[in-house]
Amino acid sequence: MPYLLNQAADVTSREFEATYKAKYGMLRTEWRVVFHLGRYGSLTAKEICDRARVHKTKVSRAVHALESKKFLSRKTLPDDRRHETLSLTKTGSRVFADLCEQAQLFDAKLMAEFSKSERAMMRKFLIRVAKF
Amino acid sequence: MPYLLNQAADVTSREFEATYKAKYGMLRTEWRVVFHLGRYGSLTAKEICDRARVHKTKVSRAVHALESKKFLSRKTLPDDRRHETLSLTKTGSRVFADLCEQAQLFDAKLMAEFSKSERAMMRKFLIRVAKF
DNA sequence: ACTTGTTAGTTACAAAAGCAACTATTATTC
DNA sequence: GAATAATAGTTGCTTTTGTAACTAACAAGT
Repeated sequence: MPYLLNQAADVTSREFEATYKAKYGMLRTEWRVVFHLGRYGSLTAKEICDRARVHKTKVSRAVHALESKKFLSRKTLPDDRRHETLSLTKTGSRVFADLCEQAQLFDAKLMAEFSKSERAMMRKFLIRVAKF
Repeated sequence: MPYLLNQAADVTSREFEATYKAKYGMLRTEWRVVFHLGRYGSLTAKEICDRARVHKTKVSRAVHALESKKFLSRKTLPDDRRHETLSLTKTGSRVFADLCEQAQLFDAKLMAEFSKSERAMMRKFLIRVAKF
């Protein structure tokens, strides 16, 4: 089962990876960070680590890359100067919107051959396995 | 969906990875090669690449590593000296058997909370998505 | 207030993956 | 049958990831 999951994950993400790589020169982790910020609003790096289950060094590097691309900005919190909130810039939001749309299209295409109930079951299953 | 698949794949394979890493110092690709050889008998490196969807350099390196661990042996085919058939040694077979058992246990544990029909559906779904 | 511990994030170094060029062997085509 | 193309596998170099040690800021206990 892990093997099947890996294969499926690989096949599906490779394809979409090509999109954001070609369009914005983004890496997988960078897209994940953008996605989380776009979806959940401003977050700290730590929160992204926890939600996305990505190691903090990966997030740290992705944040630097995205910052230099002007896709996000950070602001140190005055009440605890260890934290910094990350938020998408206008450019970043546009990128997010664009890629989100692409992702949706991709997802729809992928799921087209399955019934509504199958899709629901799948989702439930994966969420359970992924321990969300 | 790709996101969910990735998370699920990650969670499940990390755990099992620890097993073969600790027991035999094997890397993910190495386990995959052993698995394919154990499951389908002797194969060439190319066949493993295609079946397991792994790049040939990764397979090449995994084969070297496994060879130096005496888990597999290779034999150049006389009729086409470009190919070499890979097969598990006795040690390799034992390793495969052991890890297979572990994998089965792990799988059973993972799937325990799902009904038979759910499992069957999942399997079907993943196979379809992974384009097998 | 000062040691001790924790938490957020970074950096440096090591391991692994990806990519492109290479060798050696066989197939093809003119 | 020589030239060209194709295939299996390897090697070297670059990029990405993983790990562990580090800095900086805060928290708690004594």
